[in-house]
Amino acid sequence: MSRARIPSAKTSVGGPPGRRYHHGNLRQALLEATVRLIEIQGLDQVSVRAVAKMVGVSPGAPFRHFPTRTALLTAVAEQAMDRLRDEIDKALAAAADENALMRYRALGIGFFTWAFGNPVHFQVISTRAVIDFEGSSLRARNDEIRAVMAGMMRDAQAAGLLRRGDPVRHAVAGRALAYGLARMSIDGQFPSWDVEDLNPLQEVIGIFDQFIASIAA
Amino acid sequence: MSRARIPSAKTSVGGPPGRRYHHGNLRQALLEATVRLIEIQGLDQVSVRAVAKMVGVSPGAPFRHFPTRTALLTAVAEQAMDRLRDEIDKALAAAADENALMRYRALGIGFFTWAFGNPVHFQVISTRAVIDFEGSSLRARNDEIRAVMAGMMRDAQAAGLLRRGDPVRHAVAGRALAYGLARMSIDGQFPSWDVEDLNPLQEVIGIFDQFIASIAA
DNA sequence: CTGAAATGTAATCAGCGATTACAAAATGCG
DNA sequence: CGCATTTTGTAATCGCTGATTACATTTCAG
Repeated sequence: MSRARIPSAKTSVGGPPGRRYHHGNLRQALLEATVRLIEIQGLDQVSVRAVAKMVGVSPGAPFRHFPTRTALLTAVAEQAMDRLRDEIDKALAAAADENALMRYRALGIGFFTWAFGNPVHFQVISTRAVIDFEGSSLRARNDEIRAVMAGMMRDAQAAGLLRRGDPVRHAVAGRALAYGLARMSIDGQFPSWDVEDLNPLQEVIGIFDQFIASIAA
Repeated sequence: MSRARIPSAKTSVGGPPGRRYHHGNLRQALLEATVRLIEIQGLDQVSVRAVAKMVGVSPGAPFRHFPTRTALLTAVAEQAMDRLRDEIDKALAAAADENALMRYRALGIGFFTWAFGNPVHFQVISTRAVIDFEGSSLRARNDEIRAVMAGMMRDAQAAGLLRRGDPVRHAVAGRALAYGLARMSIDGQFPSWDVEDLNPLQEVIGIFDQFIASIAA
């Protein structure tokens, strides 16, 4: 007698899961569910069990892919870093023909675009308490971006584009400004502002541009 | 026969607690133990039970003073805000005779002094996930400081001290810069820097001064 | 086809925040 | 002082969580 055969979906990601024993792509599904859950309930309310339930697997299943809850959230942060990197690459490619200071500006705007376009990812990556920043690739990749920014600022000085002051300090200041603006905005530190009905992203870019102008020759 | 009398310490805070049934000042002791525990084990490892154990009371005792764990940490944040306010008042008092821009600078330096002198408090107050920022006095007191900074910048412009640009934007930029620098430094974003053996506080003040100079007339 | 590896389930553990009933001490009032 | 009331801490307990283990199912290499 022939046994009923399940259609052996292998790595089919598209259609309805069909409730097989093996999920097929659980790791990625868990990451997406985590992000969605943070959106809905907030970062502190996210439990591994809730994520598992949303995906439709048993409470212990996620631990086959992530040894700890921290590892799960760190993986989300890694994805966040991927997207940031993509956004930065895109911004730099579009500004490839401009001078060093304008490329620094483009990189900053790429950062804002990413942070405001992926608020959950930005929140996770900037909340050290829930991820393993040092024990992952995050620190190295973060330092790499920082080095790129510092290099640009040095180039800008060498090209006579800066007014005065230490270029390394300018680079650090720009980075801190961008990080502070994004974080404060997401934390609701810009309630009404003074000008109303303004896109937060545009407003933040305006402030960043003012900074760029203040250091330009 | 005369009963042994416990010396009825009332509100003695000084000496060794002596293991009475009533602690005498449990609320404050819990707050201090929480800060100490965050120093030792990190913010995410702090549990109400651990705090209770460090103080030497039962696991349920803290809930007589703080309804939730969040309330406990929010109380720590309130203390942090008290200290920040003290530091700002001190800085402004010392700069009472200077112009608006220099008073803005003094306020910024007061913030840095506080953040670097009380890293745990700064960490708690800047980690929204663990405190109730909106449902406490923190939001109002935070907004008050922001309003003071914005007012100073407007005064600076009125006095012709600023080079150009929107003074509100300058105020926001300075605030974001200060917040970003403090946060990045505490998160270990300034590993070696380029100049070594430099006090982080002095370095950060240097960057802030560069910002002040860049907007000054 | 078959054994090994990968992946999910079920059951279970200790620790946590939080609640409740109870005990002890401090406090206010005659 | 004496005594009731309020405050403050204890003990026991609940549901939930992160994590581990033993076991079941599926996949896959040879």
